[in-house]
Order: sequence, then structure tokens, then C-alpha cells
Amino acid sequence: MHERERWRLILEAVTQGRVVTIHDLERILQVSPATVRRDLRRLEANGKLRRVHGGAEAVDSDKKHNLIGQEPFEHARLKNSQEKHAIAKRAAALCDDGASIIIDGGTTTYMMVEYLRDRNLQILTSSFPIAAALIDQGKARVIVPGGEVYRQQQVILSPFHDGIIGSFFATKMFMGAQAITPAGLMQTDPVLVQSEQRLMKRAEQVIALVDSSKFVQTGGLILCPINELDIVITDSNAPKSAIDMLKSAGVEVILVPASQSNAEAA
Amino acid sequence: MHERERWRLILEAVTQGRVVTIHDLERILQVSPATVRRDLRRLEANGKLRRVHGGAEAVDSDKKHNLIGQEPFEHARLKNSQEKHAIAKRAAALCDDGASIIIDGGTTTYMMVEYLRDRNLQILTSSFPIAAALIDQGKARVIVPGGEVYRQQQVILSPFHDGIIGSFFATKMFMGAQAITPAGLMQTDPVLVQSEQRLMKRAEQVIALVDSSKFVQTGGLILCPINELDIVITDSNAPKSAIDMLKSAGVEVILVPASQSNAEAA
DNA sequence: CAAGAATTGACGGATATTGCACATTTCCTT
DNA sequence: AAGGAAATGTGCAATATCCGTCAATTCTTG
Repeated sequence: MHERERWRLILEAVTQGRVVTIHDLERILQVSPATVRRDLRRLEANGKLRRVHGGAEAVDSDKKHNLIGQEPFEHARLKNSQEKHAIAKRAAALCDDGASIIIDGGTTTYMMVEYLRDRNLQILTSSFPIAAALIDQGKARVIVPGGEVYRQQQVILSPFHDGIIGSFFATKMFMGAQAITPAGLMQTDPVLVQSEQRLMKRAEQVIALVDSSKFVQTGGLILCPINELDIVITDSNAPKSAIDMLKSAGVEVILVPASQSNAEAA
Repeated sequence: MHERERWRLILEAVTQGRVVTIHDLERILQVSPATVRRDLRRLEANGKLRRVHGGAEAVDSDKKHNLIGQEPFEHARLKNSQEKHAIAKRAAALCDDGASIIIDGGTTTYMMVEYLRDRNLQILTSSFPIAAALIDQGKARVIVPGGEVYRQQQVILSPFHDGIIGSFFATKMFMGAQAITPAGLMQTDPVLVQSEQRLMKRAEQVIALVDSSKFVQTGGLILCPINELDIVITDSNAPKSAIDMLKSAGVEVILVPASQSNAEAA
């Protein structure tokens, strides 16, 4: 039994049952507990799993953002994929030719890339996958901020420098969110919040892309109050009360038609 | 059993099960472990697999290379790929654990990524493909400078800001080049020259990775004079006169063995 | 047929990995 | 809150693996 083979079996076991104990792995791999611990330590260092007392558990690794090489249509599995595409397309249509825009990380904003393919724009994005896709497919000028690339969130973020961001100014910024409530636009990840808040200051207009599944009450970090948004693009399945709430806060709401056939099974 | 036949069987076994042990291959091929190791070494030099302690594992990264890589990038990858792999591996071995290093863009430096996969490093790179590969495969902390992403060269470059670069300092910087002559390290692209010269200032030691095909007299832009280099890693096909020239300029020269039969490189 | 080159197998020092023992921490029960 | 049991990390010895070098064999070539 070899190291890599053990790793393969460990990952298989951990993804299968979500949690595996050291004792189970001892039995499966026929090695000493010390070796199991060492393996788990290495796998954790590579981000393949998370260690817990007595064993290991799977990491919710299905990254929200796509890796460079993956097909963007993994999103087909995700909820409201059709609506997100429609929203992204509508958002892309808002860009004037030759404009400078900011695109934040997120699954919905990622879908804008294909609709910006032939557009002549100047695009600042802190999302690594979006930058990669724009370079690969688009013809726009792509600018990224400097900083560390965070693996899980797939964004570039610098804790101190403002760098490029400080000398960039965009007419529009497009951003996604985890949820949208009267308390504001919500995000779960503090890393993303920091990135987004910094970028928001550099745009004249802030445009949020949120499909109708995002109109739920949820806890989390407040990214910004509603009144800092200029436009919200969503689909027509969004609850009317929420739309009214947005409008009364002075936000322009753009509705794209929702697909009827999209059952809420997934 | 011919050498080629063994190689075919090895690759088959490795792609089949993802990992193969030396013992398995001994049994399959009916040869001594020494021969198996030699075969694995050659196959690794061609990038067909990755050696691990006790055996070898499949390398699956070609899809990503194609997506992110541009034409000139892809084309250059094929020439002297065995030597480039060996040079890249040797370069990766120079990194102390936990160190901060800079990796410049280029085909040879790109190959360092797979040998840095499990290393615990802090890596600043202006090369977009290298950053992408490191995030995807590695566990190192990846830092990129801010700026525009140039499509053809696949590097991030900012004309004015020093940004992150100014507050980074590395023990070693690894760089490729178009050619190396008594006049200095040569590059053809002014965009790359600017990027590299700026990064060079931020490293204690500058290490050039140049395979033997780069020792030709050629015109171009002088990236830096020879004496600014600390180490040059090349293969043993490099002309002796050039090696002497480097040594007399005070440059440490590291030679990696060159493959004799380069015919099978594809 | 003979000489030369390439390939293969074997030996020894260096390196990496594994298992065990023990001090320390963490978790659970009382 | 306190005690005990389980779990964890680490040093150390044993084992296995890796790399370079050298002799023996096989293959090629003149």
C-alpha cells in the first residue's frame, strides 16, 4: 500500500461518508494511527479535507467560482441557472461601448463573461476565474488588482495596498451576493466582503445581480445597505414585496423573465 | 521487451490506476527496479507522469494548459521539453522550505509549478498561467502584482504602480529568457523586459533557467548583463565556451544531464 | 567477426517513510 | 468544575526507497 494509494482511499472514504474516523482509516488502510494522522495532516495542508478530533471530514470544496480549466456549465447543476444567465446577459447589455467597468466575483457575474466576449471594454475584476475567462475568450482590456490569491474564494485581495484600485474609476460595478434583504446586500465570506467594499468606492454606479432565490431572510455579513445600490437586476420570480422594498429605497429594479419550466426540485 | 514497449505499458498502467508502484512495474515488465526507475525518470522528463516516492502517478494537467495557454506559449513548450523539465526540477529544489520566491513568466519557469506542488512557499509571479496553475495544483501562497493582463505574453504588468512588488522581497527569483550571450540575458518582448527588470530588484538572488538551445548569438533586448545573475541552470548540451564565459563572470552554473535521444519528445 | 555503444543489473551511501513510545492536549462524563 | 479516557504531536529506531557508480550483457555497426 502506497502513500498516494492511501490518499486516494482516504479522500474516497471522506467524500463518501462526509466524516471518517482515524480508527476506520486504520482498518481500511492497514497502517498505524500515526501514519493516518500524518496523511491527514498533509491532505489538510493541501485543502483536500478538514481534520476534526478523531478523524476528518469533507471540505465543502465545491468552489462557488470556477477553476480556470473547468467548463462554466458546471453551473447547470446549480439553482436558477437559466435566470442567472438571463440576468447576466441583461447586465452585460448595460455596458456602454468603451466603458470602464468593475466585475466582482460570483457565479452570476461569472456568466457575464460570455456576453462580453466581443465587447470593447476596460474591465477591472478581483475574481481570478473571471479574469482568466475574459483573457481567454474576450477582447476587453483586463485589469486585476495586486495581492494574494485566495484559493477558496478565488479572488485577489490585498490587505493593505490600494494599488491599482485607487487609480481606477468605473462607470459601473457589477456584483453578486449571497442574499438581499431590507438590511442590505448580504455576503457570508468576510474575505469577499472586504474585496467588494473596496471596489464599490471606485464605481459611479453599483449594480447587483441577484436571482429570485436570493430574496430570503438570512444571517450573514452586511455588504452594504440597499440604498447604496443603484440598480438591481433580478428575475420575475422575485417576490413583489421585495421589489417594492427596493424601489422605495430608490433602487432601480430591472426584471428579466423567469423560465416557467424551472421547477424548484433542485 | 523493448524500451518503448515498457514505456507504453508503464503509461498504460499509470493512466489506468492513477498510481503505480515500482514493485507493480517490476512484476508487469519483468525487469529490475533499477530499470523501472530509469524508465520513470525519462518519462517524467518528458512530462508524461510524475514520480512519487515508491512509484509514479498520472499527470492530468494538459487540459488546463491548453485553455490558458496562447499559441506562442504552446509552441515554445515543445522544444527541448525534457531538458526544460529537468532544469525546472533542479530549480525547484533550490527553494528552501517556507521561503519567499519570485517566478517570472516563461515556458521553463512554468514547468517549475509541478515540482512546487507540495512545497510550502510564498510565491510572487507576474505570469497569469503560473499563478493559475499554482492556485489549482499547489499549496503555496500565491501573490500577483496588480495591472493589466497582456494577452499575448500572459503576464500582469502595471506601467506606473510598483504596488505589491515594492513591498515584496524574495530570497530567490527564477527567470527564463529568449537567449543568453556575453552581452547579457536577452529577451525579445519589451513588455516582458519591463516586468522582469522590475522584479529583479526585489530578489536577493537571481536564477536564470535556460536550456542549451538558448546559447545562440541573437539580437534583441538586453534584459540584464550576465554579472547580475547569481546562478544559471542549464543542461549539459550547453557549449563549454559559454559555460566558461558565465563562470568567469562570477556566475554559478548548475548543469543537469541532457537526454541523448531527443527524438522521442512528443 | 570484432569493436564500440547502449542498456541492464547490482552495490553502497544518502534520504524518506513508517511504526512505536511517551508527553501533552482535547473531549466527554460525572 | 474536575477527573479520566481518548486523541494528538513528536522524537527515535527500523525499514524501504532513491541516486550515483560500476561491471556485465546485449545490440549495433563497420
